[in-house]
Amino acid sequence: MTTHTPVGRPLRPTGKFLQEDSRRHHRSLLLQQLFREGPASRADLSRSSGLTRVTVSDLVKAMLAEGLVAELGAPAESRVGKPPTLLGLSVDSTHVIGIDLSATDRFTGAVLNLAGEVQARHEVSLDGATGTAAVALVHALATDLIGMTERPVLGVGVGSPGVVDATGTVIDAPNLAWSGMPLAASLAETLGVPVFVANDANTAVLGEHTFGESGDGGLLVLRVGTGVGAGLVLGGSLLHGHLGAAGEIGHVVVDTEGERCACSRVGCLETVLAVPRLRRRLEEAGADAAQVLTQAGEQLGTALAPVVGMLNLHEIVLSGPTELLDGPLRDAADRTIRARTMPVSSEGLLIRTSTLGEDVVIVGAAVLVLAGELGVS
Amino acid sequence: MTTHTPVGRPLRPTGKFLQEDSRRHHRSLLLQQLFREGPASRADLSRSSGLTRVTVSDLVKAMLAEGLVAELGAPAESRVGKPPTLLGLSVDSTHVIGIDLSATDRFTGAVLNLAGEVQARHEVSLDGATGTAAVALVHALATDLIGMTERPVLGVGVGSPGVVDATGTVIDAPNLAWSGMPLAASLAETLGVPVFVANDANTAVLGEHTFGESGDGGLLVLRVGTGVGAGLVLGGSLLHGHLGAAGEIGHVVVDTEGERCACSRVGCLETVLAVPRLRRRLEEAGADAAQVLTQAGEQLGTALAPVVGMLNLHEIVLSGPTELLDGPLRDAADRTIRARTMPVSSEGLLIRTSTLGEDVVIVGAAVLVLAGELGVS
DNA sequence: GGAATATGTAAGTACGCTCAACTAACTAAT
DNA sequence: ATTAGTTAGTTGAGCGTACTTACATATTCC
Repeated sequence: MTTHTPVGRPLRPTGKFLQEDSRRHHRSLLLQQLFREGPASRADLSRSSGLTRVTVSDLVKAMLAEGLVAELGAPAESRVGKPPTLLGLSVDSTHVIGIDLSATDRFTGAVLNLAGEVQARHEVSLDGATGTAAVALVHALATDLIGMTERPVLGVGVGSPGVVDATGTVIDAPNLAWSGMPLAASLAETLGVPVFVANDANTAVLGEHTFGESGDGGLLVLRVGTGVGAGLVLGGSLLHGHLGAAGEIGHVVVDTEGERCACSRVGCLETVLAVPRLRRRLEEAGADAAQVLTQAGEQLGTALAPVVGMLNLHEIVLSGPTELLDGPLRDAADRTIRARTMPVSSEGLLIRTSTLGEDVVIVGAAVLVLAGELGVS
Repeated sequence: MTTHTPVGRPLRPTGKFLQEDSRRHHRSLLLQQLFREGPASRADLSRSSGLTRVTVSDLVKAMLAEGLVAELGAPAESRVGKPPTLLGLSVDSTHVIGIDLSATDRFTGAVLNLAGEVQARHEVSLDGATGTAAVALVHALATDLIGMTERPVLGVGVGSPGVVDATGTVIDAPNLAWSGMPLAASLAETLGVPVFVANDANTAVLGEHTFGESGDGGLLVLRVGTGVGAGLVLGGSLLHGHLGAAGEIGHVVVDTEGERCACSRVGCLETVLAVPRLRRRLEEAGADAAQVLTQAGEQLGTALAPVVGMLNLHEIVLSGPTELLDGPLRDAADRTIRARTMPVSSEGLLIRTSTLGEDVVIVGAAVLVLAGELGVS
């Protein structure tokens, strides 16, 4: 569940509940059940949602008419009483577009079904484009992707670098020379479908939360690439922060005697952890590679320990080149965090690498759409 | 808005919305408006809530009957059209009990009205009581306080040390020798009114959020006393954390070469910042007092910088002895945080000391009740 | 004094859900 | 084979909530 504002549909400014909202909420409840737990009968849905069988039947009737769910017949094994009719999410009834703008050299995207499975991929080369030229590339990529599916498109999700506000305006993305760029609004107008834009680390955490193997507690995804950023899901919803700048951990100083950073400070986490720096340092170290990774992990752990103590996180996922992250670095980070926090903070904590790999951002962008349009995540 | 479970009334396990919920929600919307912005007419409420005047009239009628709001007549200045009838919250229609268990030597409490104003105080001396003896003291204190007001009591809120779960059970509070103590349930049974229990730092942040001069972004309250703990309000609601242990920053290591802590680790934030340690170190330092405070502030800043970067907080409030916190210490923390985070993280950030003083926990405990019972905060 | 403007109420309507009662389809016991 | 018991899903009446429409009321502006 995100609090992102869908662009391309009217939004209610107040907190009032109409009956209509109630119905949409209950519909989401049923969809969520089918989405997470797989096929179920109307009676099952009634039990899990707390709604009466009558109401469930009515909601299901509407969703059957839409084609969003389908009847799958009776289950194999049979028990006492009339056998139920199983209902399942029609994962190909509509498709979703997910787009990742976080790579430095190209924009990638995919068509996904409602189960988050990639149906088709496409990408455009950036060739140094910035500003409106880069926006044009996003438009082209999105249009191409929509053309690649026969199915109706539920919406388009975009994971962009930089700070993105809740309306899908990119406040500031230095690499693309975007500043106050209303990306969601402009895409929605061109494409005629709902568009959601969020920071790439934020979409990554959504992807991991929904399609990774994660639990229900607080989840932090740390994206390690050219830069370092993080996304947080707390209490089931994405954290935005006061100015939409939550997760900006890359330029937190971790070593006052470290290297100078592009941001003009000394010893930012990025100077320790960003892939180019880490690779260079590994080369320099030669045989002492493990040592370098361990040290980086310790510094990461030092930066994360206060966050872990403060938020009582359940899971930290490292997303980036596995050969760098999934060894001494992760172990050192894990060890450091546990050494620096109370047992009550760290004992429920799991630190692992991403299960979604390269696609985290794309999949997460799709989740943005699923959550916004169907209330599913 | 907290997600605390009121004890003393049935709770709905599912996420379904009844019409009843809708009505309660809209009622809260109106109360919230009156609570935060002061008197308003039915027409004003209609505009701010988005509900029709008809619906507002109906809801107001019910609240008038309950005595929760009152008609205040027409406003002084008049404009075109029929003059409105102002409505105001009847801040003394019911009273609320707030209790603070965080002091080491006594339990304090107060009767407050709906505006959070203290009407009467009472306290009991702890005299080393722990376990069930301490629970008995809480019961006695609560009973006494309820007896001190003529008004009906909306509920009882308690700020307890230790880790408290969402049902008001104290999971672990070493100083009181409580472990898995169902405080809210036991109080609710004895007192016959709704009871809410939360960690003292959590109630403090609620108090500061609702009755302090704070904005709407993320708020962190750091309680500095015998120990050090924090509470967080993000997106308008209290953060609990995976196991209800959010805010446990006191035993995060900030100085690996520091003093040994009671928790067996070395250099926890508490060893630097807890009042007894700080006082002792100030005595030892003599004339170099400012130096000691500056250093403590720097270490605090070092611990908080990653949190600020990660959460993009709007406000950090230091709560504790002002003579220690509100000078070189705060300045150093402020400076250190800004030096160690990006401008985008820190420029919207305000670091200040508490405006509520000693009463933060008591007032926050009352907010727990207001939020839970009236949906107001 | 009449037009314009704004507040608040009354009556009727739409919608979403519930309850109670039903039909349908199966298993288990006699 | 018959009957009882169980579970699934549907039907129709009713209730609660908020909406729309229409109106009474009270004031300012001209």
